[in-house]
Amino acid sequence: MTTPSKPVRVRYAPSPTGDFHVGGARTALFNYLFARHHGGQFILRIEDTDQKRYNPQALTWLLDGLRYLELEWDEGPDIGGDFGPYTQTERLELYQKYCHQLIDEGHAYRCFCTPERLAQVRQERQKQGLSGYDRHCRNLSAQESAARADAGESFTVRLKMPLEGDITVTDAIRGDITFQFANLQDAVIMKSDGIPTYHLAVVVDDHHMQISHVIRGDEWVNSLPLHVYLYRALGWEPPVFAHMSLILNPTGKGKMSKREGRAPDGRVLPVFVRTFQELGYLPDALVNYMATVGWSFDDKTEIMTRRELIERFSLERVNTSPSTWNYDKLNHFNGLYIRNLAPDELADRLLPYLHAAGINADRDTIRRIAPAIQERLTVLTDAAEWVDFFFVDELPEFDLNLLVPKKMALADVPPILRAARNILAQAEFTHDALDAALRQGAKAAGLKPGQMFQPIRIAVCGKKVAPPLFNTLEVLGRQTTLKRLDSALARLEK
RNA sequence: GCCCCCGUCGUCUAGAGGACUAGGACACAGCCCUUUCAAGGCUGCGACACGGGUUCGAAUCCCGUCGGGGGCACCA
Repeated sequence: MTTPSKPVRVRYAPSPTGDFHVGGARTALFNYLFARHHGGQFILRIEDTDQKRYNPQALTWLLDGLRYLELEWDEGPDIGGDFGPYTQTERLELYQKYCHQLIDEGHAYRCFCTPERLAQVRQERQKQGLSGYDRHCRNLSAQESAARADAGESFTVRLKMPLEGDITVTDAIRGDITFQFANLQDAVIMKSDGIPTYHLAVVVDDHHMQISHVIRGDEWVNSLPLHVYLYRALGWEPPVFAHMSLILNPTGKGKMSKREGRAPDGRVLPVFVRTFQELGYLPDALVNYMATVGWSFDDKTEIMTRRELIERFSLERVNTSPSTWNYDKLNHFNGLYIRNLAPDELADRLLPYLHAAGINADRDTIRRIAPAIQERLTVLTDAAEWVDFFFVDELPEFDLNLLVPKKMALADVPPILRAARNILAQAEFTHDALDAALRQGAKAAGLKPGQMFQPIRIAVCGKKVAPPLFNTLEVLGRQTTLKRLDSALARLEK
């Protein structure tokens, strides 16, 4: 894309009503990438004009989520900026001012209809295949309107939309979109409590904050004519609009759920950024994956660093069709990113998750075992079950039958274990030495390597699926290893 | 019901009239490697929604049908 002539200023403007959803995160990401690509500003604005649905935790979830994803913003409610305040309820006077201006200039009118009447009208019109308001108050005289307002009658303010003709808006992603005014409503722009609706607030703020590009979800296309008309009525130049298609639910129908379901296998299907974090998705992996949902660079590149994403992002290559969230692919990305971590960094990242899982892990042990489990991890929380046995005094009781190698019987196990014990009592506890000694021992005992390794693994780890044996033994150390072998032998002798 | 958007493998996508025998990735299957589990390598399976046009030629342009999504609040 050619660099826009005006300075690029984009915003992510969520409403603090609930948890921070990946759909929103993706919108934030695309705005962020666009801003960084053009060397512009990424602004955070809180659209809290809905007092009823306000959720005090939402802002924390949002800010924490953006920080976790490392989508740093240049201006926002917490850090301020030259165009603040960045919370809409702190800007009410501004909206009032323009609302009055619109009424005075005949672009908007007071509507005294009660919610009851509106509900009734809506119902009646629905039967006729029409929707919305019947414009009952549209032609009240200025005098009557003012008088009733002065008398204290409750009212909302509606935009006086043209009754005929059409309006064409150019969307940077979709191209031209045309709407017939005849199909549009006289939308409420100011509620009876003096708080504007989204439509007025968004236009006023985007203009005052000098937003150059509005990149938002597809659910807003239908209010495009309303917004553009508002810009006209206010005498302002509208920003460039770009509507990105939504993310669809992997299970079932419709846009991606606001609730976290479960896969048929019982696995959690996260939809909140917080949950992705809790499960141990790496921010870079999530960001990379999210960028590929609805955007592509070329026909084969999908693994990209943040820097590359920024370099390569463009609105032109944003897809117009909705796409389904693919957990398998995200997991694949995450595994890839985990495998690319340096062992030290992996250890650092793993530690808090292990502690959260109740494992009394120390940095040094984790650092030593990290390379062995690295390629086995899909998400960071997977590590717990790979390493828990390193950090217990006594192994939880396991099924003794697990000790039995393929095509052998329980009675065959004690001699194998005793042979292993003899070897391990003397062997040097390093990966290669253990490898050599145990292989040789197996051969001497007339066993295949696996037939010797399996019982040792079970005796020492208490489970069938575990990190590679020699790494495990090396980290565990001779003392613990022998102790666990003895303990298994003791149980077998009972 | 009305309005808007969209329609390439199961999924994410490449493709902007001839370069398409339609490319890549995930998933799936098989094989190789292998001390469990992974990871990795190789191979395979698999799509232009349908019907009409336009054109010498259409996945690409137009129309219709069907399908999917979104919207029609004093919510955003």
